[in-house]
Parts: sequence; C-alpha cells; structure tokens
Amino acid sequence: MNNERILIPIPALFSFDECLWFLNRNYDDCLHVIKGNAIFKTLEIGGEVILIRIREKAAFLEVTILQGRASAENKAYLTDYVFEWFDMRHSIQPFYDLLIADGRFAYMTEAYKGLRLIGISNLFEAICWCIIGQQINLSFAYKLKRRLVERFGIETEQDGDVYHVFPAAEILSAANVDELKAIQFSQKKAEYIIGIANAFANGALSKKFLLDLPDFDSRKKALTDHKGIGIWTANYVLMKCLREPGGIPHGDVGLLNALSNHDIIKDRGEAGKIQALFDQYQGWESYLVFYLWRSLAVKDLA
DNA sequence: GTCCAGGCAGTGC
DNA sequence: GCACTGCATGGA
Repeated sequence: MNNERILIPIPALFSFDECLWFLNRNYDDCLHVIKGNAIFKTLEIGGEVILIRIREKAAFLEVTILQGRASAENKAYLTDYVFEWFDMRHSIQPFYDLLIADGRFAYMTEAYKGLRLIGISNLFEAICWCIIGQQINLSFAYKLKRRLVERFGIETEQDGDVYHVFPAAEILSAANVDELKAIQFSQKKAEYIIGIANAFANGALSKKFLLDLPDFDSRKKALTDHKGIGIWTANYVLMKCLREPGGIPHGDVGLLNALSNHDIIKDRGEAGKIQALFDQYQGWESYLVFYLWRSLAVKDLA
C-alpha cells in the first residue's frame, strides 16, 4: 500500500457534503462506496486498476491512492478525473444569480448550496446507464446495473469491501442477449446495450468522436443514430458526460414531477411553459435540471 | 389486478 | 414533424 495523496483546492460555491449526499442517495450504486465522509472508487487507467479515497481536508479535496501506482501520469489523470466528476473547473455563481433573480428557485442557492453537477465521464457507461434506466424505476435500474457490473466488470478488494469498474465495451460486445436476459434485462435493453458496445468496440462511437463534432445538434444526431438512444438519452448523456450546458432530458419523469411540484406546470403536456422556463437559463439549462432533480429527494428523505 | 417507472422504435398521417 | 401504439420488467 502506498497511500500517496493529491490535494485539490476547493473552489468557491463547492460543497463536498452535497457531492456525498448525491452519491449516497437512497440507491445502491455499485460503482462507488461511501464510508464515513469519504468516497471510495475504483478506476481503470490504461489497464491498471486504481483504488482511490476522496475526502475533504480543510480547504482541499484529498485524493489518496490506496491501490495502484502513484506515477505522475496517474496522478495527473486522477486530478483531472476528480475535477471533471465534480465539475470543479468553473464558477457556478452566474447560475446562482439566475436562480435568485428568478425567485421561484432562489431557495435552492441556500438549500443545495455548492451542489455541482455530478458527472459520468465514461461515455459508454453513461449511455448504458441510460438504457438500463429507460422506463423502469430507479431502484430496479440500480439493481440491473449492479448485476451487469458484477457479472462483466473487473473488481478489486480492500479491507473486506469489493470495488467494481464498469465493464469495457469490448467485454459487453462479446456478450449475448441471453446472458443479459438471465440477469433480468429485457430483450430490447439487452439488444441496445450490446449494439452500443459494438459501436464502441469497432470505433464507430467514442467520446473524442463526439467532442470533435462541431456543435450540440450534430452530437445529438450522432447519438440518436444508434438504436436505443432517443431524445431523452442523448440529452442526458450530453448533460452528464459531455457537459453540454444545453442538455435537457425532455420528457423526463423526474423533471416533470419537479416542475409540477414547483407549480411551473399543472400536467405533463405543457411544453411551452417548460421551454419558457429554460429560455431564462440559457447556458445553465442542465444545471437547472440537476437542481430540480435534487429537489425531488426532499420528500423521499422526510 | 392496476398503475407507474429518470423511454424507444415503428407506424401512419 | 407529430400522435399513437406495442413493448418490457419489477415494484408499490
């Protein structure tokens, strides 16, 4: 064990507690472990398995490498990864200015102060997670993800806890529909995931490919060209992985419920009112979605 | 048994 | 383009 540390300065309007809260909601996510006030996560960097612990230390996030080499390359990768995961690169003050000016959501600037849009930087994982979650309840979705990861992903163990890495596309492209159906995936979900895995494995789809496209609409088109990726999934992925500020998962049940709770809409068919709302948040649409999702949990916890 | 869940593809107009 | 339909699968 080496226990080398990386210290990342905490920016303004950043709350590690809100990160912890989000990652430790009522769901059983298999891709990280929360113990005390620390996050444990396994990553695969160039074929090497790295286990890290992230916790708050005064004005820093302390990233400790518990397994794997603390090479300069790995430390640079991990620093970049944490910045990206917790969206620490830029100020969210302009978003807060909009919330306060709006009034309807001004309370969020205190209630969820410092909450950042927690991302999924692995594009393949982000798409698979969407396909898993399509049209089923979230707790079942997390169960399906856990079965998939435990069946096909690599894992590491420390102090009696097991840590998983999301399966590589090359692995899942070699799986067959029946193997996924055996772990309660529907026929369609199984077909979609294997199809997407094939697209990644043969190079037809990658994060770099999307990033190299000229604009938002061409990225969306490149995503929805694949079976299993509709408008909702494309926007979710653009929001959580590519961090497109304009990514709005239109039609999302949780989003609609949150808008209804805030009396923005009365039923689910008022696209005009939703558009008008997001028009006020240009450049911060995906942040507003994330904060609206955050607002849903208050009742759950009560 | 019914309704719903962080939808999608296919069809018809 | 838009509305409608069938599809899946588990949980409340």
